[in-house]
Amino acid sequence: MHPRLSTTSYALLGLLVFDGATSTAGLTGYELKQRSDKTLAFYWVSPAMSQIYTELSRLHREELVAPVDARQGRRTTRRYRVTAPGRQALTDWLLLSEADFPVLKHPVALRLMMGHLLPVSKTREMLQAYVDRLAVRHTELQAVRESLGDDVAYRYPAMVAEWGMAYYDAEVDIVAALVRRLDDR
Amino acid sequence: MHPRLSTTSYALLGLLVFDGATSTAGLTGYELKQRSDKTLAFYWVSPAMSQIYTELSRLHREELVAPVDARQGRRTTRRYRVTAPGRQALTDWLLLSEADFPVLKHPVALRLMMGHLLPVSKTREMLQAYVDRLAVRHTELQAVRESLGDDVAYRYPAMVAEWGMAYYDAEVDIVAALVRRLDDR
DNA sequence: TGTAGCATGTAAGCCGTTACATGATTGA
DNA sequence: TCAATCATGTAACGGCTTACATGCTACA
Repeated sequence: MHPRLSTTSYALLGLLVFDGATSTAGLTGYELKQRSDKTLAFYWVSPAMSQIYTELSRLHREELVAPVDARQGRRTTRRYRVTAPGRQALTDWLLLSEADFPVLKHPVALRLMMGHLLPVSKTREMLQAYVDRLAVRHTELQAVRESLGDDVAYRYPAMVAEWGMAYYDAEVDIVAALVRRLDDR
Repeated sequence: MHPRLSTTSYALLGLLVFDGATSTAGLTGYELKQRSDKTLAFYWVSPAMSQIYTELSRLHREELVAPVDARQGRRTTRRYRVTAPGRQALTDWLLLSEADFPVLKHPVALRLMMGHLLPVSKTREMLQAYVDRLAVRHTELQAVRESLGDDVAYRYPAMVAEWGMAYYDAEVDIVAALVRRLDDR
């Protein structure tokens, strides 16, 4: 069988499956990067362009995706579609392996842990800046959610987007409470 | 100045600073791993043992920590303490650099996105398993929180632990709502 | 006496990033 | 015509993991 792929590889494969459902001619590496910026970035990682191309080459080598080259004027673009074995490999992965517990890399929490090294004002500023960025992210995610509409085809991505928004809301509440605690003493 | 360290390096330095506050003779790599399993694991990453030793060597090379070798019977252990420059380097990092936005690697959300490839029952099981693991984590974190007590020296780590618990609570609520949505239709 | 835990490291290798390199197309 | 965006890759390297290697100590 396939030499086990990285989770990021499966994630990209997943994005390509969605594209197949909408029956276009596939995605270029560039387009795949744009999709992952709008989806994977919120609950996984959005790989660098160079990584996207590397993964696409690997998936092609494993015959899980098929490239279609097209000439558009003077330029040649390469669009990838998921193959039947690719779709199967993804389904097998979902079915036969367990989801790991999430890993959170939270520099704000990490720095808060060392709050005793700084004046309280600096810590408060950091938390406030984080709340501001959460608001920005929330807006971005809301735009993604709205772009998905109520189409059943995007039922699951819509759920994930709403999960993300609810998470951002919860973070804002929690951090607001922390700021209040920082102040009263 | 110091060639910029990784965030993980600063995180470990931070743990050693706490140890300094309680005026022991420092920590061994092994002990540092235990501490990071109980703290960093919840909002950063708990590095592998081998990585701990590598970071400790680096921090020593940069003279941000100082080792003290001790003979305990036939065995020689090496305990590390933060140096004054080490403490300063950590403070400078906190003061002079911005906290990045958190990165969440959430395999459950990732897999949920691809829910259309699986029977709903499988997705429900995955979410339920996640809720169960959240409860376990919550219990672990609660134990950590209680071990910190109300000592002002641990005020900030206590806040971080409570943040973590509140986050787990929020996740449970959100996922429970998702499961209900999965069911009614 | 044997096993779990304490303790310290090296080697190989994966995953991913940044930097570099190149060029076409669109639209102001 | 110039800048932004589309488009595709390679090279160097950092950070981290797993596997390997070694040995002491406490205690059941």
